[in-house]
Amino acid sequence: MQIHNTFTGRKEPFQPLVPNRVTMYVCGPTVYSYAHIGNARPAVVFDVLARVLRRRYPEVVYVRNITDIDDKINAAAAKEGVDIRVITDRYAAIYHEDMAALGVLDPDHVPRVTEHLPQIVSMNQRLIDSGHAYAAEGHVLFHTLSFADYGKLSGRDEQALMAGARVEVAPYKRHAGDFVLWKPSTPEQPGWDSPWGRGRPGWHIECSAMAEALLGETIDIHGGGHDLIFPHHENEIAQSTCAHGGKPFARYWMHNGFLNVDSEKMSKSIGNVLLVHELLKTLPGEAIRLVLLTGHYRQPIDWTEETVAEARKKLDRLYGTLRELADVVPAPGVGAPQAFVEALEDDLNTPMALAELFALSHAANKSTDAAEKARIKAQLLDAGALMGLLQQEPAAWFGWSVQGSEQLTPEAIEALLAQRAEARRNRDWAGSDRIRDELKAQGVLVEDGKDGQRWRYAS
RNA sequence: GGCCAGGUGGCAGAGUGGUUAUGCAGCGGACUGCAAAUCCGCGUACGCCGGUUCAAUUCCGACCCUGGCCUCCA
Repeated sequence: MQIHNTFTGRKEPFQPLVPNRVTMYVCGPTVYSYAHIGNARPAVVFDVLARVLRRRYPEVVYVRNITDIDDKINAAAAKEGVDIRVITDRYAAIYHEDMAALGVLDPDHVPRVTEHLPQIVSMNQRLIDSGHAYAAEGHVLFHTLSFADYGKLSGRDEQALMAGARVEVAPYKRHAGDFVLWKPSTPEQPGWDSPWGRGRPGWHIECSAMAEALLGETIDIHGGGHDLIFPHHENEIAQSTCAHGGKPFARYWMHNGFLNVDSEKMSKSIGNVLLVHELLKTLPGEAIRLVLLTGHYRQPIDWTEETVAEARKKLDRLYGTLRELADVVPAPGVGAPQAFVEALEDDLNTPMALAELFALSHAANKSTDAAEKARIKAQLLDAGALMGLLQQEPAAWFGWSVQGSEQLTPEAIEALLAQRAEARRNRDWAGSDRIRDELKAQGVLVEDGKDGQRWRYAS
């Protein structure tokens, strides 16, 4: 397995610290609202990574946190006049549902910040005791000058960091680049007791504390969006390394690229934020997943009507092959082809893996040999499973329709097809074509095959 | 300004020092009552300028563009 490591800037052979056991931490969502399609990208990408790792290693421990303490959550709760727990439970549940609809399997652990306050406090205390952090005016701050490697992940030095000069300057900071580990809460704000008074954790310490609690001091893979490299992951490295007496924190850093919508960054001001929850009403989850895997995970993706339509067509093709193989029993003991696995194990090259999937589809479409078909079906299903694709019945894929749409029901379609079959028996081509046209006008495509008619909703 | 990614055929998108993925769209053919699906075939792309090399889209250098981060952000 090869992995591109952000820390070194190159592709490296992957070797877990402990043989046969891989530990992996991915930054999860802050649950103050619905997840947008960009939030879904790391969930899907690292889901594929977990699947690929599990195939090779007996034990993979995958942690993806839920951030349920945050000022945006406080704002949302205040707006609704409810406890933050109401907000975080609601959106965590929705996130879970939405990701499941995209075929994302549950990580092994989904820790919440509110469940790890003691660990956070403890880590802060250790950082203070070891001279890497200091308390001031109810805050605890990490002293970045105390960590020589600060800036190494993001490739910037103190000078460059300060050149930006957009960091908050506060009187209690010893150094402008110092960041908050703990901050005081007002009586109205959610807060937890600590040696430094009632307050809440800063924005970066939670991941360090939860990774330590669930995976230990040094983890194999740490993932997240490209934008988290600085400051979030830089700060995680500083916190964890210093809290662990200099032991390395994460051995491989992986970052997924951003997703743009119609070539623009999603933003509320442009009004182009696409929520997964909404998209799922008009698109099959699997198509959304495929859009996210069509390009390499480190490259940017542009979400457009075209890319979405193409993803659906690709799945039409693959499921079309599986539909032809409906009566074929997959050959036992046959798994994903070597080339497919190698593509995924080469830094998650999903485009190349997809090409292998199409090669299988093509071979099956051509084949007249029963044994070969059985083998290919087994390969397609197993390869699909590694990417989280092709796991539903072809009929379910082709029968998918928009919720609450005006489309004809399968029963109504079957009734019309029965009429058409009758017309065809009578060689009444005009009648047959009229029904086909009628159905097409209502978004139903009819095909005549060897085994009679079949239909699907147009996408 | 600093740091980091990119610029590939009509579109999407991999990859490679020489045999030019894959999907969609397009064109021709087979199959079909006609279609659709499928199959067969076709179109010879790698920002620009130099350099290295027998050979560069692939390596090196300059240049021009595009995007991201540097502040919460997947």
